Amino acid sequence: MDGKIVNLKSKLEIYKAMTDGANFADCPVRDVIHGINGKWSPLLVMALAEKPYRFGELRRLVPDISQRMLTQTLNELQRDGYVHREVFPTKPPGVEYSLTDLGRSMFGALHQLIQWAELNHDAVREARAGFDATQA
Amino acid sequence: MDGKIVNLKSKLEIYKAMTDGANFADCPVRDVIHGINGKWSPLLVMALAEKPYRFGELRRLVPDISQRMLTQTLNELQRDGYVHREVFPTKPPGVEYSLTDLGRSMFGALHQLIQWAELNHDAVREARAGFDATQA
DNA sequence: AGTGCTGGTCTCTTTTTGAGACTACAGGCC
DNA sequence: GGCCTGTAGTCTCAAAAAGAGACCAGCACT
Repeated sequence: MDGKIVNLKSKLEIYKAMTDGANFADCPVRDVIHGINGKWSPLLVMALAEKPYRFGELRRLVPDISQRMLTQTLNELQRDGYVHREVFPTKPPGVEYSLTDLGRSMFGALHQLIQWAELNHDAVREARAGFDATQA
Repeated sequence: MDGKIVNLKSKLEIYKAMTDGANFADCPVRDVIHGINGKWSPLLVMALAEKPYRFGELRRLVPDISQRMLTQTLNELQRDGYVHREVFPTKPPGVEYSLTDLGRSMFGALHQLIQWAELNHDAVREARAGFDATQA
């Protein structure tokens, strides 16, 4: 992560690599998007945007996530300030996860991409099929 | 990828896991977003949204990507129909990569997220700092 | 006393990624 | 001719990340 790192900034302006003085954290795209675009993050944010869920509920909602990755992804989302974690000292202690204001704000932007994905799912699948055909 | 797979569909409706009959490809979020949210994909799409670039230009633009991952990511973007690859039979053959209409359309949605990232970079960094402080 | 639920952690294996050498061809330079 | 550059990649091997599943403690129900 040291040495030559490129910065990509707003309005499509692309800055050339700097030989020094620049670092990863100065590039919002890489720094912020990386926290959002994990394999499971969008799915969990989407779920929590609907309503708060507990650990086990999320696990059942997304059956092919491992407990390990669920714990880890939720922890990352909490660290970045998107998710709030609250422990209820009930008999079997329950842990509820919910979106923070920052999380809801982020979801607003993410939602654009989700909607695009729904609308263009078929187009992407066609492109894939065509590509695979020419390669075979 | 077989067995119990959850479907997450539009408008925040969340479908429970189906024990059978459902597969990965039926969930636009997972199918489409996965192709976009790789580590390097957003960066490359962003670059190509500005103007077409050749292989070596992209490599210099994003110095910390390996040739291997650049080749692979461009190939995936091409497969999903976002990027067009054109070979010019010049003396040293050049290969130019550009966004397709589908790619530009997708970038429109992705751009929302990029803008959000820029606007809220500081908030996320603060959240992280606060979280790390409580953990230490 | 056994079973299930709560929210995790720990370890082991498989997959993905990264770093860097290697290919092949063409042109310029000395 | 011999050497270096640049073109766009591929190949191999090591490191990092993800997945699978065992295990834990505490409490409730039967």
